[in-house]
Amino acid sequence: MADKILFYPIDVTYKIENEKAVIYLFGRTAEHKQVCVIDEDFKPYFYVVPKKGNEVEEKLLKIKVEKDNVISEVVKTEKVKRHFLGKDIEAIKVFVKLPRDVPVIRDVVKDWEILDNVTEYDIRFKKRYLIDKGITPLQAVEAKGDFITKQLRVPVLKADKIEPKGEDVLENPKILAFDIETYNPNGKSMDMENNPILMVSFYGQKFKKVITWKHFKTDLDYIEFVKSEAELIERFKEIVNEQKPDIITGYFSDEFDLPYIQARANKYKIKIDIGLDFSELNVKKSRRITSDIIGINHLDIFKFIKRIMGSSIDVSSLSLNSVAAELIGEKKVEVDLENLAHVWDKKPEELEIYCEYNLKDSLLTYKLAEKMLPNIIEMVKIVGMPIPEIGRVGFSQLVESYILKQAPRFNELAPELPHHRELMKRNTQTYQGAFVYEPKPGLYKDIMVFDYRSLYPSIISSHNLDPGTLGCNCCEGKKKVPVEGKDYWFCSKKKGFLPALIEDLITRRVRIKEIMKEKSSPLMEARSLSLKLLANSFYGYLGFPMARWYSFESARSTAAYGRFYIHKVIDEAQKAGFNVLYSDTDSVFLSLDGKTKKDANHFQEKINMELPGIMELEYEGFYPAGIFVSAKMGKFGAKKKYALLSKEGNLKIRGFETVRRNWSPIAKKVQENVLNIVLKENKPKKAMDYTLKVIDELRNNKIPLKDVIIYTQLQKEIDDYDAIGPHVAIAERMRQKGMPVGPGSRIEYVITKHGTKIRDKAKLPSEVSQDDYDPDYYINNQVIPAVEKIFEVLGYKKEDISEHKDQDKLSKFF
DNA sequence: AAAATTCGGGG
DNA sequence: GTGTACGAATTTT
Repeated sequence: MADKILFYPIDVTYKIENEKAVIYLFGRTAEHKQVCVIDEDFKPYFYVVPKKGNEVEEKLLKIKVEKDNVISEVVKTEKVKRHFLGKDIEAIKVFVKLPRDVPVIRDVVKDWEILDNVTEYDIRFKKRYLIDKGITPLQAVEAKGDFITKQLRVPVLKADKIEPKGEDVLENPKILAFDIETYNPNGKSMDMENNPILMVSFYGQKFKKVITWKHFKTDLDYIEFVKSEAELIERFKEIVNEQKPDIITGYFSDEFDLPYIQARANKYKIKIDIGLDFSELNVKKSRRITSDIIGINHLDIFKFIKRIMGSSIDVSSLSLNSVAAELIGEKKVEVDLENLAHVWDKKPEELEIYCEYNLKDSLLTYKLAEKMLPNIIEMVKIVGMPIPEIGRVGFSQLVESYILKQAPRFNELAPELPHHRELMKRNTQTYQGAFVYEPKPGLYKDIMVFDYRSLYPSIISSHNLDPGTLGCNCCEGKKKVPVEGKDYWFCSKKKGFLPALIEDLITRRVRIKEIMKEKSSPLMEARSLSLKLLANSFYGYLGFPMARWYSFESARSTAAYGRFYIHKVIDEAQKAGFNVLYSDTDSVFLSLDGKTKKDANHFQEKINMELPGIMELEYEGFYPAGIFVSAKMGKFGAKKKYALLSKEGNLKIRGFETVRRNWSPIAKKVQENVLNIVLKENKPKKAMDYTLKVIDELRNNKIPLKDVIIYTQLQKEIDDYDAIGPHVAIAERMRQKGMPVGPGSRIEYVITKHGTKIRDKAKLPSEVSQDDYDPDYYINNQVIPAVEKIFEVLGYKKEDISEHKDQDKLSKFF
């Protein structure tokens, strides 16, 4: 008797069993029980496109490659009709036995003269399965088959039939947040090899716990004591196994918590075998680290927020503290973390507060994941990527995943990923980008801002820009793209594949916006945001060298049309008598100059009447005052650097860099204080006085040495550096002195008066005394750069800060 | 201007 | 592993 279940897949993987590729779909049933559905009937394949008139199937079937006693061969071929970059073609599906045979066979045929193209050999097997079966992670799937016995942590159904079932999404996935605290006497620099994990916390819907291995008196019942770090790690595993989360989440856990746990477990030869198939936590180190668990979605909520939400939330830093404050209105427990190592060693009776801190971090992480869940789910639904990937990949890959998912619906064949040669070629291709109107530096009143709604997506859609519509025969000589010196045209008869997809995104979003006018919800907001982000990423995708559907001409033409349309607004605004202050890509800043808001709105309406298709110029806002600042060296206005004062009295500041950690504490401190005085108290003079006071103290070497120490982290072996920066020179000196230095070491140095190059002026803090540091360097290269942009906004010049040593001369500026 | 390097998040 | 992947800012040359 076969069983039938409805379930929601969470994680997909495959294994080779008995010389067969077996797909594993881990998920929850409609009854919220964990399950794994396996499918043994999916065959790997790729496509070849024969040149016209060539019969290639027989030849393909003869291929046999033997390597290391493994034989790869073609199992089956199948003629199919497909679209490919605007053409109707006949392709051949080439089936092989195992996924690993695909690249082997592809290697054999890649240079065959009788083929026009070989493609889709580079789509990962998991992805191939999801695309072909029409399965979207988290969305309902019906499977028929029999439950069988298998060595897994969950029941297994071997499917005979498997198909998506409606738009339904997994309700209430079980989220478990966790966080570790580590022994860390050296502040920011971390040493997984030598410093143990001191505590780990969990937070779930009805679950909270902190585990630590040093005993102290406490009444907090969620604290659990174990005897050693090794036991703590064992408990970590047990708890994950008991809790059975669908999603395990942490803040930067991809690159910190999970790799740390793994590194410490290695020390004790403990296997983190928490996968639902008993496989180990998989920490992969490439440029960025990823940590995955089979059957459980590991969600690094920091990465998701940074990538996907980054542009739509307004925080100065993406630390857990500020993000949580902004999104859920809660902050971390306030505690001196620098002191944890000391307390751990010397005053364990004071550890309780650190446990509370540890738990709160998990709680905040949990709440963030919960809050972001609609956004995460919507993105998963649209692009068809599983949760862990969503936050890790760039927008280009989100776009590509979406395109690949949609391809079967349009019967489109995917182009191959570019290889080395092609990639090099693409990397050299450049074209003129967006238009930026350089502002005249200064203070302005009554500013109206307009911008094009989704300028690039609407251009791609309205002008049908696509690699497959480029240079068609039917439209030759008709409508040309405004690219100087080039003869580009795109088909105006047949809708391109990518424009069709963009249009889909746009119309879906318009529909949602309509519904939202009646009644909004976090889900609607999330859906709308995902659709918008994706549509907005298409332009970047077209010009992204790694893209399958890369199209230099389409990207270039998009930018060209963009310039055309923004120039139209600028020109007409000037003709109508407005003063155009600034413009960047898709927005225009006008000062009213005696005209009224009504005039401006009228102007906007006139523009909109003349625009084609779905293009629209929108009203962004009105600002009573605003300042555009000058570029670094002065005479021209800087691009993308301005500050606006909103009607509500908030400052909207764009383009001012925030101070990074390799600045001296004094520079950070001054910038922070100046920002506070200026933004919160609105007292420029006070800020200036304060800055001048600090500069004066610097000049007289009165600022304590600890405030002029600069910290930089060494990224690689000292000898591997080509460019010797100050920190490299210092690292070298430390090595000569017999101090331990290597990648990851925190290098501290002070810039002194002696020497010419910065690297010669750098000295170890222990080698210098109060009078040695170089006031000029700290004034001109640290403090002034940290605040000059801010003061420029307020109407000061750099010279106002640096050249007037006594404060009397400054009074004239007020 | 181009090439090299670092930071961010995490303690 | 169905050859893979950060992105922006900053400093040095």
